[in-house]
Amino acid sequence: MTQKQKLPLDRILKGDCIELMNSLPENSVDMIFADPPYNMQLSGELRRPDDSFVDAVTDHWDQFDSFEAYDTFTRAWLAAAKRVLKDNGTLWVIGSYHNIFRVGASLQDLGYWILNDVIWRKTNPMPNFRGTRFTNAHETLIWCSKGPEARNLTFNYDALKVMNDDVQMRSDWHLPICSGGERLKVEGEKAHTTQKPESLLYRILTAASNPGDVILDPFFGTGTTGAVARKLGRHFIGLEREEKYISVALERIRKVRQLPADDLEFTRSKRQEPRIPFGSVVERGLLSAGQILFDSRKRYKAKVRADGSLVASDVTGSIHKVGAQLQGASSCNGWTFWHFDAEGKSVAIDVLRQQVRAEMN
Amino acid sequence: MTQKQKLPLDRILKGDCIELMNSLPENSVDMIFADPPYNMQLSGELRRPDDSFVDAVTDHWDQFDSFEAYDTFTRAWLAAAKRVLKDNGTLWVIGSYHNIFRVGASLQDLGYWILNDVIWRKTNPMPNFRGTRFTNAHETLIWCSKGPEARNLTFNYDALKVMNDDVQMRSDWHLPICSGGERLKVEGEKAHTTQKPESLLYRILTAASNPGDVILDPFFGTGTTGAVARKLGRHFIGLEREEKYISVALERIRKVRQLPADDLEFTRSKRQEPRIPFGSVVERGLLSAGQILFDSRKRYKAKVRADGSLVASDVTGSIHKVGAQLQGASSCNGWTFWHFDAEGKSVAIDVLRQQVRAEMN
DNA sequence: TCCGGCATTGAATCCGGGT
DNA sequence: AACCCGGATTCAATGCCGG
Repeated sequence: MTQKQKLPLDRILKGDCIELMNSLPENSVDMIFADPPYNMQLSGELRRPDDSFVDAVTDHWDQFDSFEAYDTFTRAWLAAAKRVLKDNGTLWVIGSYHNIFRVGASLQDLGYWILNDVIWRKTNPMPNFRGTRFTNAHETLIWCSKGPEARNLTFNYDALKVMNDDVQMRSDWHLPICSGGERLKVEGEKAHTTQKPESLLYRILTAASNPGDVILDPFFGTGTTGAVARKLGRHFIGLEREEKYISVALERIRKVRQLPADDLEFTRSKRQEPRIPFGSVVERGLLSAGQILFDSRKRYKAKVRADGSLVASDVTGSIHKVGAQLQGASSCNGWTFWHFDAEGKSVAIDVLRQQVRAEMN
Repeated sequence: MTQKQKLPLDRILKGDCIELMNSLPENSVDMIFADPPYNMQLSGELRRPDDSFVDAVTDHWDQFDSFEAYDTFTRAWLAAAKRVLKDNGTLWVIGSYHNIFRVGASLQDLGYWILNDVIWRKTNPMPNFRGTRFTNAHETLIWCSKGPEARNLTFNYDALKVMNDDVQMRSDWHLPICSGGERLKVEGEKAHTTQKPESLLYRILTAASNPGDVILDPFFGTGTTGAVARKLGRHFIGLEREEKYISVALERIRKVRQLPADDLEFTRSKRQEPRIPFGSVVERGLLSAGQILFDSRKRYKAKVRADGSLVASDVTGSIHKVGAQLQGASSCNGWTFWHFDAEGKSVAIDVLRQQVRAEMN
């Protein structure tokens, strides 16, 4: 039984998220999305980690107490989340100015490493009715890894670039709030006060997870994370205390159909493709020893040797190293730098690599 | 000698900002803008895809040994800032994800009250050259008062609305970075690695200060705050440790001309306009006692009394209170709720208030 | 004088696998 | 753990130069 099979995949667990996370195996989930309580000032109430109420705030000490209580709660769930997250996994947290600064500082204190803060710009925020502030038109997300040394994080850079008209995706996202038919209702009332739009989760899961990955949401609510995960062919684990949210979420997710596998395919990065040594191009006879290569502007040239190294005037080495040295650059991608003559046309040797890759499939 | 006259207006003080702030009189400045070190933690060098070198911020003043050291520094200057700030003054801090969460949490711990977080969306940010993150395309500003009880804060709501094509100004601002002719140079090199654009300060000062106000900047650098303050007819006090920045700032500000007073007149927020009691409308004869007022749909009516109160069936009180009680609402803006008959047409009494205001100028 | 092309630059926590 | 090395990776604005 693999680690993944031990997980309660695609289920909602009822209870306290800290206890539930501690009951899951460590280093087991690929990504966490968390939409924790935003804090007291708005709701007028704050619960301690043991679920007791903090008394009304009437003086400075009480106020300090309540921030402290919120911090204690925050650090507890962040620590539990770090334990269940894989070493190459990432965590997303969303919040507003009421709580996000405390969450961010706690993250850093616990050793998490911030990768980006992302701004969700609302296309249709609620105006400031009294004209005393700027329209509160955004919320903040923090995206982080388990530490500065974490490697092999999932970030589908090229998929997002394509989504964004072939320009690198920025840290500010312009998306509508959850309303209309998407907004879940129970007897005419909204089922959850802070339901997030599916478009937001769609972008997060596309960016930072792959099909088949396990996504944990410790504040599951009415299950936006689960619905989008299912649609995108990811597994989810939802943690939620309130039965009323769980029942709505179950019903909601039941209706979701996973997109056809074909449609789940996305633009992969070159980094993920198998490495082809230049030597194998020579080995297979796609280029022969003695052949002359040159750069696109024909300023430099070099000769191919039998072992797949190049020789230029006074330099010898790999296609990359020779390219770099000739240009006086610190590095060089030899595959795109060097060209050969094919029926009068200058062609980058990268096409030969693609040929080898094609033969390997 | 007034408190304001005791201040070193329109000057730059050289030295440690905490000591200097402690030497200023308490409750004396109207607004503070702070651009503290971000405590960026860089490792190694970064090159663009074209192999050119990225000249990053490696200044000694941005280096701290630990988060704890940074927090200690942050709390110290925030506490000193709170002392010199007037009780109705506000503080702005700018930062990136490296430091802003720590700053925000410290602010809250010290009793500051966050009014908004504002996102500066850069039109032309530096891209992520390695394709490993989202473009870091924004910075975060926190705007806060000295506490939740602070009153009479300066917020020029209508000026910003006009600036924003008559739509309420949002919490996300789209502005270019400082470049081109605006970027200060010394012998061809940038004078300061983190010079902020004047447009950013322009908007901040327009929003949260008035002509004649005193603006303190404890991390003055090359003086963007001072230059914009002077242009907009505000006073500045700059604190700066490094002589090399001070000399550049002095020269820069010397060249700035204040805008003509006429151009400084902006649409003043209604909130700040002199309050007009309904009684003065009666007093001036714009309405006379005994006159009948009604709401736009003529469901309710009330009679004006000599003292400016209204009488309805069984309610007596201000135009606001009577309007609210008749509707069974908790509040009501009497100025727009109540109408009178002017030559057969129904007109809101607010036009009378505007008439009074016009006469007062 | 204008236009097109090329170079420069900006608060950056910017790779991964193998030896 | 430190080093080595293959090879993947950029957007908007400004300014300079040549035609």
